[in-house]
Amino acid sequence: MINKVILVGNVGIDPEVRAIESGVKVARVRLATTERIFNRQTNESTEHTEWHTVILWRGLADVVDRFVRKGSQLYIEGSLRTREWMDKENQKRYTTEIIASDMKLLGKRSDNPAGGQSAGQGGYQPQGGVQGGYAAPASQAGGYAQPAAQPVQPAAAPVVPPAEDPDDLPF
Amino acid sequence: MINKVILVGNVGIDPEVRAIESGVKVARVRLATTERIFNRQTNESTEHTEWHTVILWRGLADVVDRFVRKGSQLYIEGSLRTREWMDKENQKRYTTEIIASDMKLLGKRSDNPAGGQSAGQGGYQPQGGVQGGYAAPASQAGGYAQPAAQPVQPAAAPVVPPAEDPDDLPF
Amino acid sequence: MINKVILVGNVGIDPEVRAIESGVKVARVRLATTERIFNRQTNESTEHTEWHTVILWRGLADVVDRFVRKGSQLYIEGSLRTREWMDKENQKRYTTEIIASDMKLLGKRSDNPAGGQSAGQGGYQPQGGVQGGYAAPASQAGGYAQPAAQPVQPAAAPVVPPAEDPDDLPF
Amino acid sequence: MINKVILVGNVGIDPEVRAIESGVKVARVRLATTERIFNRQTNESTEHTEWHTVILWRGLADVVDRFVRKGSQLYIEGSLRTREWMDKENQKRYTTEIIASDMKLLGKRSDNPAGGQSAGQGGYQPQGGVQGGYAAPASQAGGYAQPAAQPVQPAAAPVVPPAEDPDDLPF
DNA sequence: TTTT
DNA sequence: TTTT
Repeated sequence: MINKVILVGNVGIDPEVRAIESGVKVARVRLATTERIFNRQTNESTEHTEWHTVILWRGLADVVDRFVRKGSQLYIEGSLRTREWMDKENQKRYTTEIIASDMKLLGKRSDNPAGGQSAGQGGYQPQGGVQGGYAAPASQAGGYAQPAAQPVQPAAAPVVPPAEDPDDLPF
Repeated sequence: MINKVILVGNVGIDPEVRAIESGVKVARVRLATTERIFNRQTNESTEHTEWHTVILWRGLADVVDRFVRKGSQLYIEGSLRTREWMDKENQKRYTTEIIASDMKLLGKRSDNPAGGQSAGQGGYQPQGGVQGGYAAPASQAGGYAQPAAQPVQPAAAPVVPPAEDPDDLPF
Repeated sequence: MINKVILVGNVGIDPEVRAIESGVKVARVRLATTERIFNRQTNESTEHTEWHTVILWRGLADVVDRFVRKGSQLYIEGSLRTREWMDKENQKRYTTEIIASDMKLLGKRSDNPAGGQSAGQGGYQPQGGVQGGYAAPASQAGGYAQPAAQPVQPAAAPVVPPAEDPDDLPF
Repeated sequence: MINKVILVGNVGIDPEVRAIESGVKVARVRLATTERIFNRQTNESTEHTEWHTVILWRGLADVVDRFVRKGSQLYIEGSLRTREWMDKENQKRYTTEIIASDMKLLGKRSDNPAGGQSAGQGGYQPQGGVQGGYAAPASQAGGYAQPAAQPVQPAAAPVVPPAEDPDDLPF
């Protein structure tokens, strides 16, 4: 019914961005979330790093392609999906991934490893996340063919756009 | 950048559902979230109930209209919005509301006060939430004119629909 | 940095509840989240069910033991953890689980399969979730030895208890 | 039952940090969340900024005091609370605030306005959030009297610390 | 494999 | 009142 994941962490390695046959773009990001764990018994503090595999489609994959690099700090919202696959010994294996529905680049523009070279071409927009989903027109999703020349697409529709003036509720 | 609210609670009074001039439907729901607070000093347990005003547009308002009543248990996802208005003394006042982007009816079908009478007319679908937003075709949003005769619309697009087969990632 | 999962779904099979050598209780719950997916191209609606493995420790495991059964509807909050293990062929395998930090029983008391028989013994408390973590006194966590005779423990500390009167902020 | 807010945004003005009579520290932060709204009808993109008032107690207030300034980018998790108060005309007014249960400083160390001067004194720890609640020993919460000389306290207990080895589940 |  |  509800299957929601929220992550804030750092990218461990430069993302992989590909296109499937239909031309739709997809990205794979390895994200680390590190937490400090304080053991009350021993009064010691240890650290645990959890590694997540995040899959991003279409517009989100495009933003990954342009702006996300090893070290980038990201906010990710998505859902869990466990895929079944066959290994070389023909045995069933399972992999759990996060399918992203929203992504934001965190920190200042200058923090971003990819921020520099794309200036003046649409540029870096850490505040302008792009939401995935069918809402995005196909023309935006297929933008992988002309990567940096076009401006960054406007973000997808807001969460719940009021039909008219939000300050004009009939209550 | 991220403005997200998640609530699970009970509806305090039958919702108000209206349409604005354009015909777009909007609902207002008062939702209670009760938490048990345990005071470690006194070893006493008290209860606090927080009341939230949730605004739901279009398809979500329609589901409220059909299935939500006083006592309904709901999952709400949305964002905070503080509106400014003028009181009778012409003084600025502020009201904070949650603009819903997703809603789910919780519990069993038989729990729902409105579940009974609408059976056979499209019916109760506690598992099928409807997401708000521009993604919903206008024809669905304007469904308030012919309320119960049409089937419950299929839920809005999933969070991030892969372009093709989710099990056929190029990685 | 942030590793958060929120699930609302139904339990697929009666939970397993065990104790490890130290006597600490732990539960394993299989939870289904079903979503309706609407394909805009084909105008068809399909359904996808995702299965999650949720691990609950101490007080939460105790509540699972008493009140959660196949069919129960739950709210779960937790974090992702991927464990490494060796299969029979001595090959590395990975399993991703959700370590719960909060759980709530949803729906009405009468919805709950375990609600009936435990009445008068501490009883069902769908509104009183128990939060995990070291915050819970050991005496509560170890309560598995005297299961149903003691009352349900008061919920763990609230999220952020103000030191004094919440209505007496110095701002 | 569940009353949860998640925010990522920028601080609009230097926080106010006070102590109440008991000596407990409390902070008030004004946080902006800006979203880009794309109007599909007009094909125009506008921006909306929502301002939130976040209240942080004890250890979290202490971290605010040391590291948060106008411009800081923050992750906030908390719950909604609407307070009632009397204005000068003795009329009831309502104010909705977010009571924080977790906070993280986002971006790189060097992004943080307060990062510079406190180096070598316990210093900036953007990765080490501090969670609120009674779980924090009073000695940490009352640290406002000796502000910068003591090291930043270790973060509060992790979400759900397994009793023993997380890799030694009995399932 | 990131970050502090 | 922030940020882009």
